[in-house]
Amino acid sequence: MGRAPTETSPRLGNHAVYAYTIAKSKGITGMSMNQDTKMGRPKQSDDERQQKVDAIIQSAQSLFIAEGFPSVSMRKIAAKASMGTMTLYKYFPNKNAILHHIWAGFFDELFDLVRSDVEKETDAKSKLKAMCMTYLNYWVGHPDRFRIVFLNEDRASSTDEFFINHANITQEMLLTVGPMMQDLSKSVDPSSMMVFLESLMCFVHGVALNVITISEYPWSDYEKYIDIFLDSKF
Amino acid sequence: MGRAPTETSPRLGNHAVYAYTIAKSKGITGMSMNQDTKMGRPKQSDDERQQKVDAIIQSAQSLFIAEGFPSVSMRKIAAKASMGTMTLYKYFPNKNAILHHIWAGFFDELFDLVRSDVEKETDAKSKLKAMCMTYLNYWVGHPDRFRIVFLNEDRASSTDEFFINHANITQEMLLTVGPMMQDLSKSVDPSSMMVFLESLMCFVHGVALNVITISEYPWSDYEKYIDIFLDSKF
DNA sequence: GAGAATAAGCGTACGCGTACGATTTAGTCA
DNA sequence: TGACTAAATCGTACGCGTACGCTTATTCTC
Repeated sequence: MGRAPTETSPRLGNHAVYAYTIAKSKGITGMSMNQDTKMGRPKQSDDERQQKVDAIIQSAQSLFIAEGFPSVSMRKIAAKASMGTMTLYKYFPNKNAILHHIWAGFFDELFDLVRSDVEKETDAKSKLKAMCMTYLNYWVGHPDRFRIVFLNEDRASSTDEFFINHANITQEMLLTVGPMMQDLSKSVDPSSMMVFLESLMCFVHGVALNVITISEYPWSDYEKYIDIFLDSKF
Repeated sequence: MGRAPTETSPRLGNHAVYAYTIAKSKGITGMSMNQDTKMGRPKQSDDERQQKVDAIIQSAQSLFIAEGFPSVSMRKIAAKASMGTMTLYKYFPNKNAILHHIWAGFFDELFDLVRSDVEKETDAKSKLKAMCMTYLNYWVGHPDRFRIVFLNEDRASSTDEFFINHANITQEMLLTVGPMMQDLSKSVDPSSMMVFLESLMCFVHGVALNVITISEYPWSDYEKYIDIFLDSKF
């Protein structure tokens, strides 16, 4: 693969790549050149690359906003961005990598909701419950978005270079919630609180998953499920 | 749609359909005929239909076993069953309806494991924990299967006529687990135990979902999550 | 300039799920 | 028998994601 040499450190300059190129051409032509010169067409600058990346993301997002999710196809994104379809793959490893940028917006929206609802409560338990309810209401109210975000086969996400991914959002979420629980954190050590928050997060995602994807089953009001979970700790 | 009249009661005979046909031909031709005669090619018998259905499922399953999940495509199933691709759609509304029959096998396998592991334990809490661990180990050990079962867009599943679906399996699971908890059920009323089991199920699915799809995040050992949940009730 | 080298861009092709509508088949009726 | 009819079958076509490899652009060295 042509891109392989740059994948490990895309923002750290290309010395290693150039050195390799030079060594190779030395071996063939027997001539020497200094480290700053390189043969062939130079790579586009980070700015240039970023501009293209932004254009692609903007096209995807405007398509999503204007015509809904089903319209976000690689061919349509490319057409909107005035480039060949396969050019997208120069900048993103696959469709999911582009989608990440769309659903990052969902999380912004969601976290704003959560924060504002949580602020209305005073004690830790009420805050946690408010958080869970707002979070669940959002996903159950937007099941299509839940599917986009969580029910996507994105095995390749760990190999892409983009900074927004599930793990970061998980972390952001836990960090957002953590400070809400000062009164709790006084009595519990941080690491076991983290485990608690993680399990709470699993729980909330599980409720959403079940309610959304197993819609034929007569689930109880999910507030009851939350109460069961939270009553364990409070 | 041609199939619409039979969709509501596929196994209950076709009187309504025939009556409609007769009335229509009366109106046009002015002739009378008894209720048992019908024009045009007769529908295949339930047996004939079931034979085709079985052939399709067998093809899908043998493909899955022999070549793995990626080989289970409509074209390949049809080729294996020696019929045109679109003929499959006479018997199944979409690919997912065929897939249901494949992953029903996963649940058989899984429930056997769960039952045998649970039997080794004596008290309710140990049984529940064993169940959770076995269940989670299975899905985390077969993430591809988890994706097939839970991360499929099967909006149409509620319209298909097949008896195996998420809801049934959910119910089966709860009924399987219920009897394991005799000692608990003495002290708790059945309806709130159901709510507890449902929330436990959400929790377990959520752990699997998070661990499998958000694999970049450094999740703790999920045994800890289970302990947190179960410690609430015991 | 000519030519080599390399990055960027994209045309073509494959297999996918499935909508649509034409064709074939299997019966009854005159 | 042959016309009629409805069920069963499936050929064709569309848009999809994307693998592969060719074309084009931009820089170098000579």
